[in-house]
Amino acid sequence: MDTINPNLRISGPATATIDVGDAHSPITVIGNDAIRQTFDDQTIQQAINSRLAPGVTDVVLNPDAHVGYGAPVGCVMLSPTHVYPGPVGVDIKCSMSLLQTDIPADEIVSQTVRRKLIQAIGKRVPSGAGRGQRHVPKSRPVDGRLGFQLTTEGASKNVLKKLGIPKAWADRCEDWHHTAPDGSSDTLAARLEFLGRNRDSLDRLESKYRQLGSYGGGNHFGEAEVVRFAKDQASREVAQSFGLRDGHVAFLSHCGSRGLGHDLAMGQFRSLKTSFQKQGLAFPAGDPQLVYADARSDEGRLYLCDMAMGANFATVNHLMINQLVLEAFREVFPSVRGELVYFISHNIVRQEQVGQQLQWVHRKGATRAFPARHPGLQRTPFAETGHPILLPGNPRDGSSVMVALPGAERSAFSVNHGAGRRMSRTKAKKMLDQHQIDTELMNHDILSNCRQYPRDEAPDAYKDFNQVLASVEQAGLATEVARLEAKFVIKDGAPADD
DNA sequence: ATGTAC
Repeated sequence: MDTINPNLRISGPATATIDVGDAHSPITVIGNDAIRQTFDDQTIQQAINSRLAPGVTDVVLNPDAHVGYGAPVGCVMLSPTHVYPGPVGVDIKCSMSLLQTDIPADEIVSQTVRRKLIQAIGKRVPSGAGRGQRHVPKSRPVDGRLGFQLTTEGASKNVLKKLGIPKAWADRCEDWHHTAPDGSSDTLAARLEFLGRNRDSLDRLESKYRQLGSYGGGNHFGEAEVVRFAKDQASREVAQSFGLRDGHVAFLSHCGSRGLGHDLAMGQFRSLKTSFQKQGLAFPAGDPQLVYADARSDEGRLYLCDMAMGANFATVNHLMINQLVLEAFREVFPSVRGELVYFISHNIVRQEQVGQQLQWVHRKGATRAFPARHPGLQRTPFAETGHPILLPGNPRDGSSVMVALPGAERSAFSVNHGAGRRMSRTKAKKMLDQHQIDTELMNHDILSNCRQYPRDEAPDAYKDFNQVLASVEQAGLATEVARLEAKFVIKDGAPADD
């Protein structure tokens, strides 16, 4: 038996199911033989707990799945009625973005040029827990008023204008803004005023606004890439239509809603947990991380308001980072042009039509994957092709841009969000050799802003990205249109001294 | 993920 779970049954190429009893449809598992070996008992147990939780009608486990908060990171949870804040997580709307420049790969062969770019980015975009605008000399200052506006409006024309971000980039966002469930930004404004009702809470909010345009710690990163189109003509045409440029430099970012999203999420976990205890309600599978609310209840709507505000901050944060990175490139290449290819989340709950039902689709470390002519893409630049799917792998093996196939319906129009952790951070720090990691990156000609690359973020701390991608393609969910080859990485870690 | 916690 090649799997630890006796109830796991192969149901197609790189696709399996886990039965959870006759009353429920089984869990869908995406992963080939190699990938199915990577799911540990706790991950499977979390998938089962999520599947059996109240109001949940479907769960998909993706190839990058590993243990998470309540539900596995790398899963999709569907409910027509309920929202689950835990699975959305503390980093509300953690996302990927890709900025395409017109710089040919040849121009960044020189390590000196790349060092200059790393420094120019470092002057504008801070990274690491707690870090914000005061930590860098060339940030874009955000006062309380603008912070309030962008948190309630998202990437509105006014917000983008005030921040010097091209307004066309809003069209390249999966969602350029998020509102309250009643469709209003004013409802969010009222909620945010309430959250900042006293001096202390207002100070705290304003300190979070000042993190706009920054990376966090952990797996957040920025990476300069060389774009390599796939070989087949159809994929090349899709890549071209996305605005990608073969053999040119692009910049990939992974970041979320920083301290603001964290505070909003934690606030919700706390109050929902208290409310469960007061009512004597049992947590699903006894796990407080699986607290939930009916989406139409007061509590559910309040959660969706706070999530929307975290998501708005995350959206503008990403766009700000991209503009600051473009300005950094301009310091080294004065005539550079850059355009946002796409911005897409992997930690969010959205209401979507799935089959016959309108569902709350919780993507926890999962990426939306709408193929060509999906109704959700009407009036977007991607209606006829499907939208770009941005998948970070690791610096050594590369990252990927994919596009969904009609088969994505079997995974609730979702794919993985990256490679997925193979080792815990503690295990990686213990097991992986610092010198080996740094030497390997050097041998691949990959530079970094860190003197020592964080061991718990090393390529070998993650699953085999090629097997993850192979699983997605074998299952018929999506196909690769371009590979991204890392040339330098910006991460939170010991800074290089030169 | 997060100036690490009810």
